Amino acid sequence: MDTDSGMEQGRGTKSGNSGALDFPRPLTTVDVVIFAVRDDALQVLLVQRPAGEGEPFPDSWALPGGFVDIDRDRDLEACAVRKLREKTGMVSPYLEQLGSWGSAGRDPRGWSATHAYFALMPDLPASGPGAADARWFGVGSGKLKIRLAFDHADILEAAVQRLRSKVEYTSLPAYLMPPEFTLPDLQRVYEIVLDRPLEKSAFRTRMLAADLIEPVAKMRKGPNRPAQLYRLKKARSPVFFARTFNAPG
Amino acid sequence: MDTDSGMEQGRGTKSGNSGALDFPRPLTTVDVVIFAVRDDALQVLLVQRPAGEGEPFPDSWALPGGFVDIDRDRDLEACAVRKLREKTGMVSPYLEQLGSWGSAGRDPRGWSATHAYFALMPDLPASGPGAADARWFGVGSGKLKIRLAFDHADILEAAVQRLRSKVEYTSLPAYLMPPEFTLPDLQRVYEIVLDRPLEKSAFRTRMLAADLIEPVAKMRKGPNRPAQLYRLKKARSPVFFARTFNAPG
DNA sequence: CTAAGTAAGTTGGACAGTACAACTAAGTAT
DNA sequence: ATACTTAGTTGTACTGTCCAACTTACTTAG
Repeated sequence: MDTDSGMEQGRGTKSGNSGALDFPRPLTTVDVVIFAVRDDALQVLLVQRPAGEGEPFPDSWALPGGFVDIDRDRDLEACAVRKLREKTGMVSPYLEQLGSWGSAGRDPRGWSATHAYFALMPDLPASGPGAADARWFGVGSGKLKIRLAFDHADILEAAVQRLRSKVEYTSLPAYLMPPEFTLPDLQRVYEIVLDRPLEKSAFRTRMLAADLIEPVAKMRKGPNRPAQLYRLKKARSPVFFARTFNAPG
Repeated sequence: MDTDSGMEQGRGTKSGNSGALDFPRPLTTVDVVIFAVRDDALQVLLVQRPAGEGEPFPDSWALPGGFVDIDRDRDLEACAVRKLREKTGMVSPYLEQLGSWGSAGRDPRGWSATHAYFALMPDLPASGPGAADARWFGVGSGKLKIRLAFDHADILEAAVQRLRSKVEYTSLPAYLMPPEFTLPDLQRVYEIVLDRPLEKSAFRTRMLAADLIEPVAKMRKGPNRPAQLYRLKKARSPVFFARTFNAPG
């Protein structure tokens, strides 16, 4: 009990009425895990770290991110949006805070804490990496092949886990879809993220009952029976279902 | 694209091979939302801020927390555990990261980011506030009556929401229970947190099927039929149920 | 000693939504 | 025309909740 919050959060010892804030501060960064479903697989956008002298993890791949700029970033989310736009040139239809990782050893430059976000992007033709040093990597059932900088492998693993877990009982994958899509398209995305087949009829019943999507007056043509096209109803936040998919079987 | 992560995360401009880390850093704190069910209500532990000169929000009530101490705290969770022990004298059976809040304006002393945790504590007789400046406050259906320091009202609201939401489909309330408890006790805690009655038989079926608790060879005596006492099976992490309670009806 | 009262715990039917599987529908390719 | 493929529907079995009535085990009042 030698340090209560009052003492720690600043007692005037030097600068009189402005509090003692002259102790060492951790480094503060924001990182973004950007997911998309591309080529029938869940993929994540990574950037290659610079090779400059004194750079930690030179040439390694890392999550897009960087230091909070207290002059430009109003808040953490604004900082995440900035990183996102810098790497993809778009604003994501879904951005959620994932958590924070902070410790003495995660960055060789000193005690640092990162605020991690995760974003879902549709697979638009135009949504290739907006930056030269960025690339999409598949995150299959297992881990990523390459070794990531910092503790970014942990962060990515947590993001995948969170995504999978939420997909079990929410409509999150809707944000991975292009503006118009069919129900089989949507089911396929669910199956890719969950890495598991789903029942067609239960899936359709649930999605249509969720009041989340609406049909557009068009069909997707193909080499077989055309499929109804749908779009997301506007301004819908994710829907939570009362059950998970595929209960014990 | 004038700042990619490489440039931001430190380009050597002054100190050669150690990177340019001499830009202003946000303040970094950790706050803990500590919940318990006491007196038939969900309560949260708050501490009163000191009244010293230059102190932000003097005398206001706030979540227990404070600056990360880069010498004492190995990582963020260790820092949260430290705050928790300082205020309650105990280690909590459940501690989960809630999220982070960071912005230019949340602390008058400058750009600051806090890492918020939430903890669940059993209502033990010995678990009164371990610090003189700490007190339990009820968080009923509505908001807290008092005004909290910083953006702690937002954080508390997020914590209550997260707790309620998780209680719908997990065994989290088990961590709010004393070492031995009855099924009606457990159901009562669920009902207090959810602020809604639950079905007795469905509740029992689900809890017993979850393989989460085990009976002890004792009964709770009372003015009527005695109830079987149970305890948590050891080393059980929270169980996720395939459905929420009380589906549409 | 019995009757009333209360809370613990059980039982069984109605219902909702999924699992599973077979079916129909609508297009293309041969 | 016929085979093939995918979209979409239908119907039965099953699981677990919802709801309500019931039994059990104890205390207290008369």
